[in-house]
Amino acid sequence: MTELLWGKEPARTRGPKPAITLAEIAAAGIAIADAEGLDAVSMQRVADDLPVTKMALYRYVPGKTELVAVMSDLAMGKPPERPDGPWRETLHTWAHDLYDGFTRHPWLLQSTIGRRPLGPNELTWMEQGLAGLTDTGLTGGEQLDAILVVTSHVRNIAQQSTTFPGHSTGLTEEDMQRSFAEILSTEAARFPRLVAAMRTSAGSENQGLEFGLQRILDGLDLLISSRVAVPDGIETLPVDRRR
Amino acid sequence: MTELLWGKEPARTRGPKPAITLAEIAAAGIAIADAEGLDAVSMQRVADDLPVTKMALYRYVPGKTELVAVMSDLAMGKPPERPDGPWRETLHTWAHDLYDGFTRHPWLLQSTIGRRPLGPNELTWMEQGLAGLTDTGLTGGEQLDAILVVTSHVRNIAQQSTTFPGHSTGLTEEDMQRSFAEILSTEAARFPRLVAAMRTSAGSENQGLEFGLQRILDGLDLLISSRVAVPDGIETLPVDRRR
DNA sequence: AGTAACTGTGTCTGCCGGACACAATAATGT
DNA sequence: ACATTATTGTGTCCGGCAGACACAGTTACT
Repeated sequence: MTELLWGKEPARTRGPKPAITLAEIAAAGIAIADAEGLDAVSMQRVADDLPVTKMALYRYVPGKTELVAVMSDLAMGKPPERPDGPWRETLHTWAHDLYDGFTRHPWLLQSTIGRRPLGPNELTWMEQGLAGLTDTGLTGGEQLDAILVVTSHVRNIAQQSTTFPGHSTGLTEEDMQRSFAEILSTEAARFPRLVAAMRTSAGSENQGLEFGLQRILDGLDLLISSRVAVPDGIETLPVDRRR
Repeated sequence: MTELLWGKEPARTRGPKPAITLAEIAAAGIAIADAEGLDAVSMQRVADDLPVTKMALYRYVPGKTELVAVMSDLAMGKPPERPDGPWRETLHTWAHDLYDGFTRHPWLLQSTIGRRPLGPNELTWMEQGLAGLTDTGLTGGEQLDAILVVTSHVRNIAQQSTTFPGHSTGLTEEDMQRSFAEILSTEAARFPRLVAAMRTSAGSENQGLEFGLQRILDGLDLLISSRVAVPDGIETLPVDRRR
């Protein structure tokens, strides 16, 4: 698994030359996932797009799980190079770059959940995210937690605006909207604040990414300011804002 | 679908009495998902735990998608009743309640992604979350975005600490940790900040929930303060902290 | 030339979701 | 009381899925 993700060469010896490469398999899988969703990616379907049979794929990949892992790390790609700048701006564009990646390959939201082996590209994203925070006075753990909370937010915003093909209910987007509106009106008494909030927010959709991002960055700013504001040699406790 | 989620009675007429109920089916499914993961929930497996055959389930549920939706809303349950209090405290405990729910039924993290029809319990959670924010001066859209960002954070923290049974790679948790440490040491040159951050954060695991939560609440606090600080009748623009 | 390692193929199994025809059941109309 | 009719549960069947395995062909090393 780890070897696959990190592209260790199998060091060819004897036997026939492989007809394809792991990269080609992954590329075929990515193309299918992009076009038809992750559920459309089956070993058979991938093999159909390559000059081999289904079972030949198992010479390159132990199982489907691993194939998807390789696909995921590859599709994620390297983060774009960005010039240095103030941490807030850096993290802000980093978040947007991440968001772009997830909208380019929405199935990544399905394939990269839970504990899993991390590939080189995913680690590079983390490294890049940490880069902006090195001079902020945050501890290592805090830096990790910081990019984690940003990642979480970006992921879920991207998720929210995505309808995954595959486990569709047969309902169109329209149908869902309508039945939701219907429920909300018939059950309005049970959800007064929800109804009110949705009424006043109608029309101003898709602000979620920036709103949450700004709140998170504001929160980080507060913590960072309290850290760097401490002159050398003077010990103070940061303001405890919990509760 | 909507009817199922909202428990509309099918209004019995003629024909044999149903041997089971939708609630029983959902309960069986939840039990399986809790014990063996969402992937272990198949129509056959659910029917095995009930006095009917697999195909009988389709008299109660149009398909597996809908079954999982019903299971999810039911497993989510109603949010615990909490006394009123300051918005920050309210939202804080709300987030922890949500976290508890996700750790009780980790498969909810898999089954409740993307756009989907929302059930009564899920809406009640939203309503409850909004309840704490009504007197904060935030607009409806901002309130929704606020609870969304909190939810996102809670979800991804819960996700992070969960290993989903089902698409396991055969690796134990230990193996994964070890191979990760190995990679990180051999490739340390490529990920200097990551290595540094992980070294200094070793031991202080599982702080992610509180850390991110406090940052988010701090950020919200800043926005809310800027709103309520505006005396009646005086128009001011909130400080633009973007970038 | 012989052997050993490696690749691709075809066949097979067990699982999945779901379509469909059919018999049993229970309320309704006469 | 009896026929009608809607509804329930069952058994069978289909296509698709991941993967195990034996086997034949291919290549490099001895």
